[in-house]
Amino acid sequence: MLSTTTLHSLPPPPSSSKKPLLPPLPNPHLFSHPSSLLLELCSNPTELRRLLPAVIKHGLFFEHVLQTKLVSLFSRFGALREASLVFSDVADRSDELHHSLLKGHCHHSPLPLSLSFFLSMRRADVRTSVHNFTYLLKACADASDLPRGREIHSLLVSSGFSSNVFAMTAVVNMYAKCRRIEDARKMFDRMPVRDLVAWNAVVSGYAQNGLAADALAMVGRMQEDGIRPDSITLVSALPACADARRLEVAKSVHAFAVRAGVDGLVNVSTALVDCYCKCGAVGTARKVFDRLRGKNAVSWNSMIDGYARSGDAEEAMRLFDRMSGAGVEATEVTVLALLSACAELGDLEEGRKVHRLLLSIGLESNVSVMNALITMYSKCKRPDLAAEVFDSLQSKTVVTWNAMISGFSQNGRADEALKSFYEMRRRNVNPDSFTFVSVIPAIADISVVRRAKWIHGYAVRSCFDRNIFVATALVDLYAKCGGVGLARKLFDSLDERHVTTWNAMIDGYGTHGYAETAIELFEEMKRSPAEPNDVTFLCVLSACAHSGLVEEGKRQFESMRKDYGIEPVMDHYGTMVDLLGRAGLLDKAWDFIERMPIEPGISVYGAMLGACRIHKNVKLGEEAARRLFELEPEEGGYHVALANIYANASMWDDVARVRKLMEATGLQKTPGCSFFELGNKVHTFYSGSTNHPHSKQIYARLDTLLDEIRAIGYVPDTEPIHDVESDVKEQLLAAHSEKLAIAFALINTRPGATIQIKKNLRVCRDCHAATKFISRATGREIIVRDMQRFHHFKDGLCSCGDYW
DNA sequence: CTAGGGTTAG
Repeated sequence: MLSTTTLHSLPPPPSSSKKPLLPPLPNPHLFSHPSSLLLELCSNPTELRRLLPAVIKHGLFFEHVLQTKLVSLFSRFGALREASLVFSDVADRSDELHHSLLKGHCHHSPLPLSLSFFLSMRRADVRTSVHNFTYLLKACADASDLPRGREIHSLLVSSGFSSNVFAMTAVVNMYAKCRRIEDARKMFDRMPVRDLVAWNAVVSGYAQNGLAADALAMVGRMQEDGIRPDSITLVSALPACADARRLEVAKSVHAFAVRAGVDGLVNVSTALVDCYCKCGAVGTARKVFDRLRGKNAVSWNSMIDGYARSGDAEEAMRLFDRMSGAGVEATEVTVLALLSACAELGDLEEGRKVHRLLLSIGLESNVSVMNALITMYSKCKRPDLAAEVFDSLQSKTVVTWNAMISGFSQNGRADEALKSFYEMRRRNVNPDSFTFVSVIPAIADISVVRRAKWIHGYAVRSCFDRNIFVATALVDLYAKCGGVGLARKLFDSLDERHVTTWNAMIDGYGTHGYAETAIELFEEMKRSPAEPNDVTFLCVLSACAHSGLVEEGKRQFESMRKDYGIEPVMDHYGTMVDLLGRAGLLDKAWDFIERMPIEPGISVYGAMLGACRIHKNVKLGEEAARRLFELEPEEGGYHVALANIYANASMWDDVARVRKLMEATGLQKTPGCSFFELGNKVHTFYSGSTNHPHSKQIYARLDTLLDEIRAIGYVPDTEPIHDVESDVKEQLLAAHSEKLAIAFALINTRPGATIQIKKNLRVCRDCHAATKFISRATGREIIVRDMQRFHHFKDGLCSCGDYW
């Protein structure tokens, strides 16, 4: 009372303001009426707070109906602090008052608070209503809190509500939301009566737990039970159709919706749009979308995302413009869809536009969006920009770290991927299965066995080693680190194998030159539940190419389309050209290129150029190089390869011409370098470099080593070098990075130990010959992984049979 | 206090 008087004596507000600061005190009549009309008219907690003094002034605060109304209204607005304050001021609290506050807590307070209030109610002997349970169960479902959900469930049973259809539907829903669909189903089966809503709960439960087939089966069962699906049934079932890519089912749901007259509802149509998109029928989705009146943000997002996923990023962007034009505001889902479109296309320009857009609508602290932004920049081959975003984020989740690690991995920045991984652990962020899948390829890229074993052990300790994605990455890792036998052991130990698992193992054998084993495994795969895909055939073909199995390769290429209906793409053609070309069938390879049904790309001409270099064919080499210069003008490697072809043919003028061209256009040859892991450190050797701290000893060991192998027949292969004296040629060859790495490895490992080297380019002919002699002279097994494959040198021979 | 089921993302 005092406070309102004070407020009335305040100076009047500025004349521009038409509204008085507070309305005059209302007629007490409006409060005393049981409906408490004036309170009901409030639309926010502030208005309600302003009325409080009036309620008190008119002495109505202790009116029971009013108290309950206040608690319920403060609760509705989420102002639980005020609701609780009013509640605690009430002397004689009715059951209704308790129920009202419990409802408020269930909708707005953290679950533990709601539950403890409920328990206090029971201690105060408040009569428990079945509604209390439905509210509490909903709160457990929303929080995905299984332990508390179970607790409520058991209280519900002991309170005698276990046959109540409302309560039991809420129980079913709670278990489904807590990802315990089997328990949900058990409870559903026990219900004595199941109405439409109960059926809908179990349908959506299956759908949301990824059990699409069960969800759809339940829609059938409810109809057999005489319950007709409603729009909510359809909206729950459609995501299941989408999940299972069941286009035919989607169409029948659509027809049902039309017959039931619910196809005009925005949520039904939107679910149809999404479902058609996911089933690959983007055109049909668009028709539904265009007919839809009153599109909301979800409708637009579904359609935009549909285009983004089908690879039509341009249409996704166009549609987004129309969405803005229609006055519908972009949401985080819009931005996520647009970012994934840009990532898919590698379209940096559009990606930057979306970046600006998301800043303009204030999504810069939305973690999901920022993670997608990191992925977008990574996919656009800009890990630097991704890292900029990453560094600017104050709050990072494990997904953020994964996105960054994966971004580095996929852009060949293995060192940074590993560094991020270490940093993540330093900050006590727990890795998940995605983290392992992101970091393992980086380790495979560096090819260091010690770290391979370390990450494997780490995965075992974190219990992710049986995760099929992690396990597949580990199989690939061991194969790439030279341990194809270890890879097979791991492969055999798995009880689940995806297509990719088989592919990794087949490819492992292929790159190690064990084509026959690769084919055998492929045959075994055909007998397994796994279906070979386009990548499987790529691995099989490349295994054939590495081992010179020309006829087998041709046969597999035919079988791919004939028996499996897989249309070859560019890389398959490239591998076929590689297969024919390496085998010296250059004319056949060229013929193959000319008969290709699609325009030949980089991988095709690249394979051709490589084959021409091996088999010294100037004419076709020039032709392939010419096409490559057009297709990828900024790549220097093709010029180097062409120069090598000319050098092999002693066409020195042409060598000089290509070199001049390279200088003029600023193209550079990638410097050759080799890696050797010693202890925890990876040592890098560049050709001719003396930068290594132990350079002197390395060159000294190399000198004696060359003497040793010359004594058993090594002759330096100086053919490709021409413009220097012959002793200088030999020096240049001797300082090739691979030889430096081997010399260093010989010094630093115990006699008889296997040496493993990784090289960034292909092994050169002279190094290949020299390494064979070194393996014999020193009695060492030497494993070299180059860009293309593995070479196992032992007793003067190489596993590639000099075919590479 | 008058209940329980529903559409887009990674």
